Amino acid sequence: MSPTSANVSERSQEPPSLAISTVIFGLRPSEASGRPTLWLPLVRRIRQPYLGQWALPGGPLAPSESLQDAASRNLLETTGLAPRYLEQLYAFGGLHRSVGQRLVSIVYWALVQPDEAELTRESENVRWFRADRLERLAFDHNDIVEYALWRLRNKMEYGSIAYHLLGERFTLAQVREVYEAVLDKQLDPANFRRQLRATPHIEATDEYLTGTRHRPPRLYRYAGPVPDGSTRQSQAVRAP
Amino acid sequence: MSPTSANVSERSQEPPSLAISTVIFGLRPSEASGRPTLWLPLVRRIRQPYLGQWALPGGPLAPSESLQDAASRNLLETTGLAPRYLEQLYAFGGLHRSVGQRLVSIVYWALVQPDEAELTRESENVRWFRADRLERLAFDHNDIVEYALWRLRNKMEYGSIAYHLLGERFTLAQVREVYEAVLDKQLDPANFRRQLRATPHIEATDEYLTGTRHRPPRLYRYAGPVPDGSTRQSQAVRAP
DNA sequence: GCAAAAGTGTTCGGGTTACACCCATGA
DNA sequence: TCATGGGTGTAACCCGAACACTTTTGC
Repeated sequence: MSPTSANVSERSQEPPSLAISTVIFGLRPSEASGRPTLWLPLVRRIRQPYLGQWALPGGPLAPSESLQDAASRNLLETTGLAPRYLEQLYAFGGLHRSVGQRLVSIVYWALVQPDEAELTRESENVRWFRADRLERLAFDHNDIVEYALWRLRNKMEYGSIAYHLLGERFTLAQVREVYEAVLDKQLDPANFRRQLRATPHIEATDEYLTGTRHRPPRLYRYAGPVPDGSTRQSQAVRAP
Repeated sequence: MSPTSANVSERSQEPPSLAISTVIFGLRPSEASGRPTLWLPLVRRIRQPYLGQWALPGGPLAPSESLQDAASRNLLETTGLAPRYLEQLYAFGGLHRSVGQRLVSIVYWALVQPDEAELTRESENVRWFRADRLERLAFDHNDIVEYALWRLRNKMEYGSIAYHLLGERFTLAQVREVYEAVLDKQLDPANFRRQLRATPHIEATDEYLTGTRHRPPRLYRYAGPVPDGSTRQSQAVRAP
């Protein structure tokens, strides 16, 4: 008996079930241009509903863990990932986001650095996809990814967030490439570097990146805070 | 038998219960200065836990309603209020926010105009409180109100939001008073009015407010959008 | 030397801030 | 006429956009 065959009025009396999911963004070089682009890991559904379709990693909330802990644990179990940057995104609870059950999802979003992304346990059922070329996903997960992208872009126009997609050392041009990939627009290198140097928590190291066929750029380091479990502040509030 | 006497390991196996609550802000004149200040309606707990303490209006999520509908319905049932401005705030799910049960709350926040605020069914168990002088509330509701205040301030520094606290017609000085009350700082009247006039959706009417003992100020009208149920965008993203 | 990107200097213009000053009403 | 806020004008300042120019490497 498939879940959709359940009596509707009967089902509508059951309490809504609660799940925690996460949108994870990481950088990978585009196959075409080689420039960094946004990717995200998805897992294949191995049960109904949406059996066989790709979906955000997630799962139920265990009674003894916080929401953020549940997100972390589900992520680790399904993909092997343990992002340092993890924040709540939004709670989705529309009536028709799932078939056969009423489902409320509290969704988190995460950024992974290259060393973290390498920990992905890729398989037939776990794969990275380009964020801007997604097929049809399970549930309303296409909408959720779109919203997470909007949030990422919005937040990147402000704060100290791009570094959570880069490694420990980086050139200012690499940071600019991240901005250009995420915001999808060209930025003036000269002005961009001045702005970055003016922001706090960006420290110059005395190292340089060699091996390029031009003047070796200086390497920088991010020395700022990473949001912990209690960081609600970074959710913010700007008019559309 | 009180709820806290339940066996802990037994309780920890039950699924977390889900509730929807709302922080509602409205303006009332301060008793002392007469200037507008932020107030919010609270309801008294009439059952355990936290029996007798004041709490945010809220209740369970019915299986056949969306999250926002649940917020609206709970609000109407407990306080009589039906705010036009209603948005999701955050999902709170810490392990120890309630005693005797694991509770996850999806919290909304609302702004009411004076005509809406008048609909409050005040009683022994429903009352308005000054937002900046709250006593100890049930659950973690003090923290939630603080966060909602942070969001309100943050959002007000940006967008078209103050009008949702005022009536249909208002003077620019009234808008400035709202900003000053919420942000708790003085603003230059001359510059403030120029900024407002430059923002969209603010239309001058040909009416003037009379009865003051100085030059009659012009009345304005807000002609912009109000967030509907699907408005996720207004959640935004600015670094702390 | 040449190409290419790193890195610096300078100008321009729009927007915010500070503050002087005039206007229209009630009493 | 005076007090009080409404409303206008203006100069200083700040900051980002645009872009010319110098520097340092690989080839």
